[in-house]
Amino acid sequence: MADGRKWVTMGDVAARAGVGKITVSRALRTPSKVSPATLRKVQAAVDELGYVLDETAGALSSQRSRVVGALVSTLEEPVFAATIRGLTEGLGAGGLQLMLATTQYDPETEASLISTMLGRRPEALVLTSDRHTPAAHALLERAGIPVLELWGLPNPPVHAAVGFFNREAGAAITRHMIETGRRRVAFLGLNREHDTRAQLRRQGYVDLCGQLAEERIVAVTPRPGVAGPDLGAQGLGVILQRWPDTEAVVCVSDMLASGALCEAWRRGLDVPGQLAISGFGDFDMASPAALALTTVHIDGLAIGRRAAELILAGELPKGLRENLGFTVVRRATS
Amino acid sequence: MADGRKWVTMGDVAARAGVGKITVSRALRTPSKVSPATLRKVQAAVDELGYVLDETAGALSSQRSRVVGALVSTLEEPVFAATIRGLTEGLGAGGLQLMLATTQYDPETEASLISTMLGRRPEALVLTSDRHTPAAHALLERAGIPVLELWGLPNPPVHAAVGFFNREAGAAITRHMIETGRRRVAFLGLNREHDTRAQLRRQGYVDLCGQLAEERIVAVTPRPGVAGPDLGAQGLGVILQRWPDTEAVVCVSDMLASGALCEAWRRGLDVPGQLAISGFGDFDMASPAALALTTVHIDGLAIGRRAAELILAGELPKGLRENLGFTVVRRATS
DNA sequence: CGACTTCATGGTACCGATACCACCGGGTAT
DNA sequence: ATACCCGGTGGTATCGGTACCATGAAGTCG
Repeated sequence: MADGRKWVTMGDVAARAGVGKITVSRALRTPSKVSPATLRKVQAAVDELGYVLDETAGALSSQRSRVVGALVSTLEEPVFAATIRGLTEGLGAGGLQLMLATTQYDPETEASLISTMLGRRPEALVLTSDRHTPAAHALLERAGIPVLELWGLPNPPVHAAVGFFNREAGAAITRHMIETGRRRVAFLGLNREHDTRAQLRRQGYVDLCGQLAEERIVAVTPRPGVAGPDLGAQGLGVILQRWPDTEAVVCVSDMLASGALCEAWRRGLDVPGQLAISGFGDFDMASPAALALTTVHIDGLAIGRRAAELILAGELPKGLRENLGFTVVRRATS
Repeated sequence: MADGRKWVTMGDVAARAGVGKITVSRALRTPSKVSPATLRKVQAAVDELGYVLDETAGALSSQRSRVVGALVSTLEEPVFAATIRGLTEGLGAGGLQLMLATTQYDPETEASLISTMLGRRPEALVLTSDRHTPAAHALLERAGIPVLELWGLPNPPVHAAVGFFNREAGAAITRHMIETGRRRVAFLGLNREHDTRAQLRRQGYVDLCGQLAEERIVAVTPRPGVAGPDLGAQGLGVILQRWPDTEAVVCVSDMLASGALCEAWRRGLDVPGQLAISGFGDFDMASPAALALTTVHIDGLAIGRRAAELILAGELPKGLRENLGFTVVRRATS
């Protein structure tokens, strides 16, 4: 505080309530171990003094920080928002707090953040990327805490993973285009060096290229951090210029697909008659009420919840890979 | 760690490097106070052992947590994403880490999170809401740390605020509709009880109703947490049913506006000839490359950066309200 | 009725870092 | 030469809780 006042301590509360500080600790952490009368006294003292338990001290002495670290690639695109909510809610129920940071899809940033996170001695770490620097890898190994990689199923995972197969998903949405009669199918990807998930989805497309007229891949380069709809519009332009007879565009993300879709409209193309477009992620704007975008639905909330469950259960088996799958959702653009 | 291993401590590093632990502390925190030779020895030991400084212990003994708490209303709508990035980057440069949590627009949740946050003894607190429970208010007052409210300019703020006048913004976008010749202007709002910002924007609309044919307000009710485009579509339906001759719809958020816009297209309405639509926030999808939505642009990044600056400067003057303004952006929907 | 258990509570050591002060050696000022 | 300063280093106390063990009172059982 500005004027030299200090935080109230447990000792102050104990004195006020006329009990030992250990009793205050118990009253706040395990109320069942304290008699109702004492509990009332302590509660009163806590309220009067506006005391808030100091977790930094608690963490030190109990060697349990009650914190779980989470490193997500981005918050700007709300891909991971539902997952974060699932994690927060799940962990909160178990008395754990989520500490969040963003890596901007950069392994160096991730490495430095892992180190920062470990400084808070978290009880587990959650990552939404699967490409780590060797240094980061070493830190994770040595930390000896559960590490969960989400939204993908790397083989092998650093420790354990909850997600789905991006390659399968990329193949599935491409197959959907083929099954609905398209043969000249293009893929609109992203030059984001370390986004291995996106690369796997592209690989899924490539896997099916044998059934296509031709391999048609265009990748746009995002400005640091954000891959917005403008890139989708731009990418569609490139595709149509290079292959004017394209019948379908599989986009690596909903954001790109939205941009491409709007651009197609602007050009007066008939979607889906003339050109089909698909996205990935099933974000809000893809809903039938908005763009009605054909896309791959990922249950981000479930991923977050399951991750929280696994962390709370303790004893996370090394090498575990839990596949929560995905769903191809056909809407108005295919 | 699973097999009983413990975290490496500063003592281990000191022993390894053949120095006292205080020297290790200095080598890591203030390298300039240690001789180059010693520094190298310590660095080597740190690397060999994979040591990461324990901030929980550091926080306790130095009484400085190097953490700033941030409570945002939502992550699902990426409104605050840029602000968070600005905060993270700005604070990071000053050696502070952001601890993030979401309130879901609920003051009770906020109150409980404030308490949780204070448990980590943050050096400052950032809030994106300005409606707090009395208990939360008392906690904030007593905490004696800087408290910054963002995205609004409450009068008086709990401590200080960085943002803009939502009421002015609501009035400005309504005025834009009037200036472009519309008189039968409706407002599409949100029944989100504690979202005072949204209510102020609506108030801005009401302020100008004298110049309008009629006050036309419809509010839709979000499912917990998320106000998606489906609500916008639904809301437009209600408006057009009640007042079929409506010429413009001012929406309280981009998300609603997007839904309304898509619904208008589906109904075959000419936008903006027959019906103008505006949003609020200028999110990605509002860009010219995507929906080209007329909206109010808020520089969330600047808000975050400025907040970080103020926190790092220390000595945050009580009652400060910094107005970073907004911009009405006319695009293709008005 | 005595031994044993359970419950509520307190004392003391300790978690892993940093603050504070002390110390040492060598250079500079007087 | 003595006094003083200063960069580099270490010892010890301390931050605010919790673990662990001990204590005393009340209840249980044969």
